[in-house]
Formats: sequence, structure tokens, C-alpha cells
Amino acid sequence: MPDELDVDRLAMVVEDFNTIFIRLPSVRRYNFSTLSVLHTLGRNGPLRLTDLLPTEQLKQPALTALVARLEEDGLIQRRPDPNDGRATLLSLTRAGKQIVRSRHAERVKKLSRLVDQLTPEERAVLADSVHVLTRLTEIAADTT
Amino acid sequence: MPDELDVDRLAMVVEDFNTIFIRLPSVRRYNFSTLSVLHTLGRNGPLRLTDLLPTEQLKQPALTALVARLEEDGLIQRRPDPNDGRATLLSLTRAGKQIVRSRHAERVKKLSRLVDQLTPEERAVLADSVHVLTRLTEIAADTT
DNA sequence: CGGATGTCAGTCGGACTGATATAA
DNA sequence: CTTATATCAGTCTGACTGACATCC
Repeated sequence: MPDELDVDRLAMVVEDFNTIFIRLPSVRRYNFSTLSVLHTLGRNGPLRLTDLLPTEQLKQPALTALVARLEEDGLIQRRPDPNDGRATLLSLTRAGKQIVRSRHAERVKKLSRLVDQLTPEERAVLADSVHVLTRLTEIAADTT
Repeated sequence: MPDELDVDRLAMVVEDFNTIFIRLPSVRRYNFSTLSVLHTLGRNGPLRLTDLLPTEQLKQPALTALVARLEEDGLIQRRPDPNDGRATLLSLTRAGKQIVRSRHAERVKKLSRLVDQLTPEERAVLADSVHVLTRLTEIAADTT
């Protein structure tokens, strides 16, 4: 039984791993809320404000203000929802997508340097875990 | 070659996984900076303010103020460094440790519910990855 | 009209820059 | 004297609560 999963240790190592994974030099330009909104819009296509609300840890007025700033900076677009006159659809502009991409690229670069120092066996384990982590994220999305 | 590691996809799935992993109900009581300081002190024992500075994304005055608040709330202790009269050593109080522990426990609980829905094979992959992620975090700590 | 979507106004915590006190 | 550690003062970004306009 070498393969009994210890969730406690898993949570702990992910917590520690994240202190490396999350912190990037470019964090200084945009704050946490801003980056989270850009990430969510990048992943989940056009969204109305209300749909964006539950993932971002903000209240509606704060999100309105944040979105206004992002629009002003040319990072997101706001279009009226053709099917619902109350709603506004939010999506990334080219510049907004560029920011999400470049942050992702920074992470890949940083991670590559670390992965290079692993043994082939360790890399293989990591390769397998990509699939499992994907499943885990999907399960979480369905559960919520 | 089913085990070729795609770092790009790894980074992507970790980014998505984190949107679930990071967000907890209790985040509302304490903000991101506060929780990060508590986590770091919990992991890396007593630290002086300057040693805490590089991991937290704050400037010195902001960290001083944050630490003052945390001391007032009884979550951390400040003792003069016996070896250096300029420095102050920061550590968690019992109450501070309790907060770190309970947040960790929330994550474990949340993660357990997800892991329960995996197949035994998938759980085994995750169990193996614990070791690799630990290695990766150690490598990163050494590199920095 | 009742419920949902989004915004406006006022307040306040918390971060930044720049300057400063104290000890090594 | 110079360098490192920590704090003080003043300013400003960005979050919250509560009230409100608009459209289904």
C-alpha cells in the first residue's frame, strides 16, 4: 500500500507550492482582484457581471468599479446583452488576453526551470497528474 | 511516450485548480496579506520583519502596520531578538496557529470530497505526485 | 408590480512613498 | 560614519454598505 493518498499532506504541499507558483514579478502592476477577473474572463468567455460575481471574492459595487477601471485601461470590453436589456456582457480585449497569456508564460518558464531538475521518473508522475488534476477541477466545477 | 510532460498544460491546470483551492468562505474575515503572513510564520518559525518581507508582497511600512494589527488581535507575538538589538522576532500565538490550522482543515475537507469521486488509479497517481510536488517546492526554495 | 441586473454615494481599511529614529 | 532595522506621516486606491435606476 504505497499508494494510499494522504489528503492532508496533499493539501499541505499544494499550499507550499502555491507560494512559489502564485508570486510573480508582474503582480505589482495589477492587484489580485484584477488578475483574477482577467483570468476568469479569459477562461470562461463572455460573462455578465452577475456570473462573474460568485468566482471573484467581491461585492457587486466593487466589481462594477473594477470592471470600469479595466475597460478604461482597454483590457476588457462591455457590450449590451442582445437577449437581456438589463445585462452587460464582459470579455477580454486583445490587450487583456495578452496580459493573461504573458502571466501564464512567466509561470511556464519558472516551472520549466524547476521541472528540468527532476528525474525522468518524477516528470512522468507529474505528467500523469495533469490528467487527474484536470478531472479534479471538473468535478469541483460540477459540484459547485 | 505517454509520459512526456507538457509544462504548459501543467501550469494551466494548476491555475484552474487554484481557483477552487484558494477560495474559502473564511477569506472574508482576514484579507490575503494577513493570511499569507500567518501562513509563512506558521511554516518558517520565528522570523524578523526583514526576513518576512521578500515572501509577502508588501513594502516595509505596510508590513509593520499589518504586524501591529495582528499583534493587537493576539495572533502573533513580537519579541526582541536577543542577538540583534535592532531586530524583532515574530511568531504565531496559539490563536494564530489555530487560524492557520483551521484554514488548512477547510481545504482538506473540500479536497476530500473531490478526491472521493476519483477512481483508485487516479488517487494513486495523486499519492505519487505528493512526493514530486514536495521535491519541486524544495528545489524552488533552494534556487531562490 | 415584483424580481433581477447593474450603478451611484459615502465611508473606511490598508497599501504606497518619503522621511526618520535607533542599533550594529 | 555608514548600513541595517523598524516606524511615523501623509496620500490615495480600492473595498464595503446602503440606496437607487432600469429592464424583464
